[in-house]
Amino acid sequence: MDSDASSTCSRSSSPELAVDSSFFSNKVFQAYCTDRETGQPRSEKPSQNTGSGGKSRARADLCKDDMQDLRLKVNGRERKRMHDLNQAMDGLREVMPYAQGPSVRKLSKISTLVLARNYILMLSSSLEEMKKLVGDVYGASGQSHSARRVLPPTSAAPASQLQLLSLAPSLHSLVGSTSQHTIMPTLGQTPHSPPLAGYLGFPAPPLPTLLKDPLHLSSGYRHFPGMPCPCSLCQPLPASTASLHNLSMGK
DNA sequence: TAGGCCATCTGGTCCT
DNA sequence: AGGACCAGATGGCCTA
Repeated sequence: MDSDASSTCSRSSSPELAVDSSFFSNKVFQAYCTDRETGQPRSEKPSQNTGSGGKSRARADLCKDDMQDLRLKVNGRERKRMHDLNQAMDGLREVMPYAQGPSVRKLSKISTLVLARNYILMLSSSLEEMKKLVGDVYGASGQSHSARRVLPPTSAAPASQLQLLSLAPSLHSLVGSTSQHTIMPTLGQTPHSPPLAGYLGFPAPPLPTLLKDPLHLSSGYRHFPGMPCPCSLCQPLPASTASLHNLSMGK
């Protein structure tokens, strides 16, 4: 699916749930029916059932039509389950800091999961650093009873926002600001790009390393300025985010 | 053409 | 007993 070139999902990950003719034309199903007709085992793999009166035995008592109906029901449920899983995966992709759009290849499932994991780790790390910085700010201004003396208001923005803006450079340096991927939020975003950290008032953190992990992900991703890419060309790991790499998935 | 990714079917297992 | 979950098998589509 993600390998589609003409579109992001010429083969939808969540096709319409329907037991249509495609199922009945399916070779597996045809083989299934054939085997039922001949009474031969459909697979070389012997049944693990010990004949202790389980479902298999009950199914053996069913007539062919009942068996077929049951199989259709089970297949439909499994299909729906997988579609729900794919929907959840799509929902995860939507919130990931990765270029999205009709001309961008969809992240594979494994890439989505790896990216999500590392993204969470990066956010957690950023949050911790932010807490430290906030603590430092309030700690330094403790004698003056107000952070406003440290951060004189220069606009109508709330004090909290001003403090956030003042912390932005530090936060940004935490995640690395020298990457070629760094760009002002209004410059490099595609119409379908998800919001990055631009809403915080500082350049979006480079996130190409979010997918840095022992897995070798396939290349062929489209490159967008300012957008992270899981391909091998976009894997330089800023020293400030090296800790994330150290937390990579252990397999 | 090989490899990656995916959807689907299927049987087994576990849970309610 | 029925449904959810899981993993293996299979085949299709796409890209390098």
